Amino acid sequence: MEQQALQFKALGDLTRLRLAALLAVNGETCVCHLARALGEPDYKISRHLTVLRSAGLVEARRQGTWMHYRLSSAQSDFDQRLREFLREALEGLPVVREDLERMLAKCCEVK
Amino acid sequence: MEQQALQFKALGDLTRLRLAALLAVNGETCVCHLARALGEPDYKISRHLTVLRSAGLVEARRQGTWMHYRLSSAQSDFDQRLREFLREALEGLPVVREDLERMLAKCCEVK
DNA sequence: TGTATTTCTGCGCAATAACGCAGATAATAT
DNA sequence: ATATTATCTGCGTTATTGCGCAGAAATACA
Repeated sequence: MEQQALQFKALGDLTRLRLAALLAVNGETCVCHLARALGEPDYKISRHLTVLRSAGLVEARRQGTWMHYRLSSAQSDFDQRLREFLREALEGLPVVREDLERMLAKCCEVK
Repeated sequence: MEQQALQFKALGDLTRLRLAALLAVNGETCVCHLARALGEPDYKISRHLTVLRSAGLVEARRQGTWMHYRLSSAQSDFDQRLREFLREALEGLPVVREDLERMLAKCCEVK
């Protein structure tokens, strides 16, 4: 049960909860998009993603210079339920919708 | 969304998660039974229950010298889903079953 | 090689959290 | 009033956490 407490703890920070929500709703996303969505510096996002990864909630894939993060696949009944809960309970929250909008806007922006 | 992060944070501690699980599965329970179930001193249980209460997860009712705690009623869609998740995802965990057994055993013990 | 981009990390600081002990508070009964 | 049981709280200590800054890795490409 220590593992489950760790996962709750990892989600018990606003920045990390927003990140988890974005990944749950949007699927695999790279660090720079997450950073722009939240309006936070990349090193902060990176650190928080490390915490989520240590808790077994997300996993990463490198593609060139980019790191793409996604919710990791469920390893247990608890994991499965948690992922469903994250998607269903968080996608309607205003903050999440705003983060998502900000991310998509930046995505289609000409540099 | 700060509120939701607070709730995750409150559950992100093994002692508090065990308490929440007991309350989710067993319903209203007094502090001394919770303390015996977890094998922890009452002041520790009391402090952790205060944290759960600040996060809006539990509420208390006094009956004589006893304080009975229970999961508080859901105030939002998020709350509703969280309570379902707690009950369904935690009741099968070995630690929770052991805590529950220890609590029931003590309950029927002659002093 | 050198340069640009993305992502990560070492460090120090400030704030927070968990703990145990001892004592306080609340309700009940004698 | 005193005693008893249940619960909570103030305090000091130690451990953990989150942050920003600066710079380090890793990758791509001229």
